[in-house]
Amino acid sequence: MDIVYILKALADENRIRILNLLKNRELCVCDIEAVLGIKQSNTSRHLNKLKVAGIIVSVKKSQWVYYQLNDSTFQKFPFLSIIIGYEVEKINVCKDDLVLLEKLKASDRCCE
Amino acid sequence: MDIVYILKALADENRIRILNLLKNRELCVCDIEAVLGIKQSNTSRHLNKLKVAGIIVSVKKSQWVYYQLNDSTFQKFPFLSIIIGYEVEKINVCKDDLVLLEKLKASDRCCE
DNA sequence: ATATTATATGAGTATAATTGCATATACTCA
DNA sequence: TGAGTATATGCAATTATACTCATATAATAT
Repeated sequence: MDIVYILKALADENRIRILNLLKNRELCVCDIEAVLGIKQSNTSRHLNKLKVAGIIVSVKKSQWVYYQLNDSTFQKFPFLSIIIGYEVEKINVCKDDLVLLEKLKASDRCCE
Repeated sequence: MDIVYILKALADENRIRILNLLKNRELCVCDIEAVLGIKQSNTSRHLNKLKVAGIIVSVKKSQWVYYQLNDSTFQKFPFLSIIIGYEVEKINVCKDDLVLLEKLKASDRCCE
């Protein structure tokens, strides 16, 4: 059951927060690490779990690895769009994360 | 995050199979146990996890406890209906389970 | 070349989830 | 009342997950 792996990947607060951040843009590991306030290695492992489940994909650009939502999986499983496009908007932490991400990106402190 | 508890409850093959069986009817523990081929105590615990997450409710009728989907939770989280009403139809085990359940119910071997 | 930055991963630990067995509780029926 | 059935739960074993620290790898910049 593919869907069980997808659900397992979704069933974690940090990973929901990550998918919320990736909703409309691609981000590198250090962006996500900074917003969530978790360790780099932990961030990398969460991203890997989402990637193995097929929910996100990664592209390496010079020293950074950019992660983004995997469109084809979102098309194959419409419930994903409902969770990431609608449910997360109800969650306070996720709203705060988006504000924090804007600040971070504006400040140019991360990546560059 | 309520949604994480719901997703954790969904992220298990046996529990997806259970929700598939409950889609259009209420069932008692022994019905589910028989179709899934798992132990009674295990069945009871899976049902409890779904119940604690608010996905199903239970009603006691004489010696049986009947479980059914919790309509209000399905209304609150529309993605649940997509998973249980549409995604499970693609899963072979789930299709087989429905056939098995019909046979079981026709044979009157389970419960009374 | 060397130092720096970004990312991934091995190893160890802590915590949580799943399962089975045995047993407790509750209800039914003779 | 006593036997049988349905369900829940305490306990123990096993397995899976999440997390941290330290280190490896790869790219960049000086």
